[in-house]
Amino acid sequence: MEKIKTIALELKFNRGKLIFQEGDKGDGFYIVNTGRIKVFKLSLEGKEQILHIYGPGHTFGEVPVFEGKNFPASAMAIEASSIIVLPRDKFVNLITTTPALSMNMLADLSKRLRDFTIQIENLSLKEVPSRLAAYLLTLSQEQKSKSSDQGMNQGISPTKDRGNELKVTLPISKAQLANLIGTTPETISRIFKKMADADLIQVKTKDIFIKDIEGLSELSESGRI
Amino acid sequence: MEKIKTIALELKFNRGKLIFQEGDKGDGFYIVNTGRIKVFKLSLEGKEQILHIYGPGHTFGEVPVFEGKNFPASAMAIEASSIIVLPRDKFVNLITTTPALSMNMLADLSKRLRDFTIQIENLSLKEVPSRLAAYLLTLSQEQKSKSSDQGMNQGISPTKDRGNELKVTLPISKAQLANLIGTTPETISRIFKKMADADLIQVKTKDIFIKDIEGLSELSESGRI
DNA sequence: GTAAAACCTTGATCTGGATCAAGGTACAAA
DNA sequence: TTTGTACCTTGATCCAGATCAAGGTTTTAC
Repeated sequence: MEKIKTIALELKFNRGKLIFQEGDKGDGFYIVNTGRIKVFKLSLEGKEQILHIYGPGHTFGEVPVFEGKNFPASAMAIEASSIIVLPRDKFVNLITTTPALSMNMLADLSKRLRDFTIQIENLSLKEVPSRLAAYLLTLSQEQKSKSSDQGMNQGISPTKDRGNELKVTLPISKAQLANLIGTTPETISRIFKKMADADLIQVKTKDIFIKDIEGLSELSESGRI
Repeated sequence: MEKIKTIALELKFNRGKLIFQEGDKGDGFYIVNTGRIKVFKLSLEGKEQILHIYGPGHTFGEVPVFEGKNFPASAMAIEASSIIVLPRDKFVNLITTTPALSMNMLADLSKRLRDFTIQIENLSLKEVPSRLAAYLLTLSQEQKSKSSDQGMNQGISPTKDRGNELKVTLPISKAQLANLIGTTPETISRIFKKMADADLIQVKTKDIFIKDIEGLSELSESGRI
């Protein structure tokens, strides 16, 4: 990391600004410093599928660096963000002279392959209610693990309330959530309602109170609601 | 490759034999020597989604090696196959002492990420006719590039016939093709028929004659049939 | 604090493709 | 050749979720 900082470049992007676009030449390797970005694909009709949402510490845009081709997807800031960019040649140089770094990189790409594997499974083998349940569970895991190194709950850490109720806060709009799990806002809305009717959750704008984590977990694996 | 052979192990699998299963501990790194294998996920109800089909020269099963976790999917021989296995520790050793190899590995994983990106785009932004058209086009590319280093056409090389007609041969059953593009055999059958009615192709068992590569390409990008 | 803009919900309708069911084809083994 | 087995096609029906439409809520910006 220290080495990285000496050759890096910081860029700022406002909410909604494109960082790069599918087809652009891959000019380097990106790290989220602050803010949040989405990596996504657009269809000709304008439908969007989000591939990743990344926050501070995550890297992205490395595929073209190793492969020598163009970006396979686009990236956009979904809130005001500061992004660190390492120019391609400097980064390749760093990697080849630091074996530990290349092992880290291999592990990182492998993790991403695993995540894609799960995303493909979700899209093709599971129905929307299961995907949504799985997303809520993942989110509660993520927010739990972050609650230690992050001071107050600015709505980002899950907090255990009355008994074993668990609060998670959606980090993105419901419309974006729809694009992430491969459905529409209308369907998200309807399924949240069904989940609430089944006493699995309670929705209050961006805060979701998980009332039955067991039931949600069942739903994510197989069930119909 | 020479180095690899001294530490490798050859295994034989008959058609239909499992090579490893989702959740198994990743014990090493696999290379297809001869034959053909599929990497896939199964839902609880038994529905299958194929993630990759690999032939001679392809590697697979490396994700858990770098990540230290279990296989995210299963692998099965779809014809009698010979597979080379490198035990995990020996492979890691080889990688760390051979910088060029790790760069190759990074490029390989990156390519796979790109492929998954396309697969996710197909599953979520395109309809079945487009996916099928795209598959036929990919196949014709693959078979074209192989026709040079492969003698006679055993039904694996595309051959230009009368005018600009192009023949491709399905390397897998139509049922497997359905699992690969995320649909059912019935739907494959119906769409092949529609494509034939539209004079895009002509189907004769496993041989597909592409009669209108332009039209097929249009269909793969946007169209309705 | 208020207005405009973005986002969300709910209802009605539509449709791509899954599922179910019943023959038909083709290849492999004896 | 025959016959068994795996694979494929075609038709009828069904359904999850998309789309269209209209109103409601929340956030942002001045």
